[in-house]
Amino acid sequence: MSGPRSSSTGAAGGQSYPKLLVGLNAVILAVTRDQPRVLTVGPQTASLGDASAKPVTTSRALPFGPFDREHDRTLELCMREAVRKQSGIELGYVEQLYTFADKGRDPREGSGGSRVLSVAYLALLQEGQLAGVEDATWEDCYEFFPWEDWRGGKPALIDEIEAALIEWSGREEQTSGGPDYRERIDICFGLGDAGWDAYQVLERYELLYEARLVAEYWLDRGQSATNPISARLGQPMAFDHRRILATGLGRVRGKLRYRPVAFELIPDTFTLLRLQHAVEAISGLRSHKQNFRRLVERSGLVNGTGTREAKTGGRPAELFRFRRAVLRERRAPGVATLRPPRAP
Amino acid sequence: MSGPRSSSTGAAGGQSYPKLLVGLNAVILAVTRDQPRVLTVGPQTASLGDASAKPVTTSRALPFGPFDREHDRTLELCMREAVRKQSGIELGYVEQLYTFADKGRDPREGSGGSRVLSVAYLALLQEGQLAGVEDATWEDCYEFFPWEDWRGGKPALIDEIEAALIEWSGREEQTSGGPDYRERIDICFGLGDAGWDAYQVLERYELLYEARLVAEYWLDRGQSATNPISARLGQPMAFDHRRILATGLGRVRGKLRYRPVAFELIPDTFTLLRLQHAVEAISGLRSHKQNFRRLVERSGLVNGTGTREAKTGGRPAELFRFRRAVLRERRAPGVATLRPPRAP
DNA sequence: TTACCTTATACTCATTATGAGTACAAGTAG
DNA sequence: CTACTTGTACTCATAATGAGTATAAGGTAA
Repeated sequence: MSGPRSSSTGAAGGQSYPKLLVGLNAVILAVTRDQPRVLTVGPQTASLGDASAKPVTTSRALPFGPFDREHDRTLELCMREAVRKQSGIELGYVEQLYTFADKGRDPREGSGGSRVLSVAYLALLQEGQLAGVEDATWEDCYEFFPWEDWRGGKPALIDEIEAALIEWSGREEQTSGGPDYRERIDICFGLGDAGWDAYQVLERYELLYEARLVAEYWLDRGQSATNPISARLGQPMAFDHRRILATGLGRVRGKLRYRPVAFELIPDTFTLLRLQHAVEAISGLRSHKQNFRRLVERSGLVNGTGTREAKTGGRPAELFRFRRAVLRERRAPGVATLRPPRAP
Repeated sequence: MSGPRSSSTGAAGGQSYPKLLVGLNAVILAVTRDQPRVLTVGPQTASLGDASAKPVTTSRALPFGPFDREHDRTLELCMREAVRKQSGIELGYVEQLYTFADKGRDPREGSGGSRVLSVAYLALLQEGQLAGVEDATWEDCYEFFPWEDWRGGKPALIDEIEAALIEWSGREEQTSGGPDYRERIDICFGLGDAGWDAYQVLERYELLYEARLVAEYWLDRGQSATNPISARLGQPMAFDHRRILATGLGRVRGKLRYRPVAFELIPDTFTLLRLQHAVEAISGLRSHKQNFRRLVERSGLVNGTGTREAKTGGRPAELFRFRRAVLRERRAPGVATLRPPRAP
């Protein structure tokens, strides 16, 4: 390779290259009624006017838009604008998530030989800011990842997944003398002594994909899933959007540990229980109420407002406010020391 | 940075859009002789704007290459290939870092109206794997960020930076009634009670850029720095590469805390002191030797090999090996509980 | 050889953080 | 009133952390 400025001009010799489309995706998360939600659009390829058309895929997609390199100064601004147009939502907290460009990740590539590169963003929305949604709907995140919700204890589904994965890895090792899938399975799904690591959402999804268990594996190949468990592994999404969502969910979960992102999900004043529920919804784990309170109060993350909220059903709870000054005082405070429930 | 051939026409009709160049950057880090190193190429010899005008910049650049959407299946493979060609290095540990596409980030955009989008990757290299470098050289990371090395205690430079930033924020607030820069300064440079957070490398660089203190601010505008402190704020790099490097350094520092990435930087067998030095080099912080040992041993991250290394200058140290099985047993183990030295 | 340097490794000790409870306070519904 | 709800304050055992002291095992120089 030569120096960045020492090369000649663009399209060498006027050759025709496959097109490169640059797009943006947004994983927009919120918590409503103590459930984690993701904003989706779709269903994709719906034939609105043409009632006679054959049934189309009903899978939902993440909001997306083309990157308009003419007008947009930054990717993030372009994404904000696209979301505003598509759903009427004005985003607050936003961070870049990942850039996806694997060949074959987008079925639309196939025909024209074009290539799709998508820059995905993660956005968090406070409950109460969810008005104005137009073409979009809020879906429960765990509709797409039923195995990720451990708030009610270890999901029974995990055992089935474990069995299916082990069966698959056995077959793989026989045919191809493959690598040690077993270790990866254990790590991903917390089967060893490691325990469940809420953070590894993407790793788990990818393993399920590789093992041909999630529907997308078959959809990407124009076939339909054969394994009976596939039907219970959550709703598929359009394209590789479930992978992107997994990336986003994993990212927030990780960030909860060391940054005060939980406050991006709740209103400005809140009870501690509401904060706790938001954390639990995203992380998919329960926490000890008294200890959670101790952690949050001791960390200086919140300030009591004298007022209290009456409609709790029991004793009224004090309303708190996020104390921004904490950023100046402590390094990297998070609101989560979360473990899955111990096996009894 | 981006490749010369990566032009692309608009997505929809045959309209002509400004060109979009997609390129790849690699932040390749290693530790040699207890110093953190980054692989650079260059110097970049190019004329800003018009060919006949200004002489050259001598700043170094990160390895880069165009994204060849014809042949490369994934961005990561393309980047590995580019690095192999440019420097002869075969990369091991790699992760995607960030995608940069702000308008004006690349001076080459100016003339033709083209746009440069760069996907940056982070790679870690084990000492001993550094052979074969051809057109590239290893530079000390702290040449670019002198304020980031706290291993010898708080750098004197920090006080100067603080003064310069506060002066700047004062001027800003007068002219534009600006926001509370003071809080941001405190948080970034650990001036309040917060203390130094090694992780925030990018935030600090960006603040220095905004405050017009680092050379790139002026270079990007075809001027030269006026503030006398600018000369002491480290070597500038080509384009926005120092920003990318800051992103990479911050990322590794963060990851040290919760993933065993330190082992990607040292040979397969190592003494605990070597491991400690690698961690310290990257984090820019010192740690307590006995406690470091306790942490590493107790965490089960390593296995002793019976052998020992003699050339320590004192008592021979045992050689250890990374124990991969730990991933199955403990969640998210890191090798760093690092704090800056306390003020006395 | 010894004295003394170096680095490695083991152990102590006070403090703080964490997980898991118990106890009690302050509302609502009947 | 009682029963039931949710909020808040403490307790207590255990683990993790920061900061040392002590000792081990090699070298080198007098």
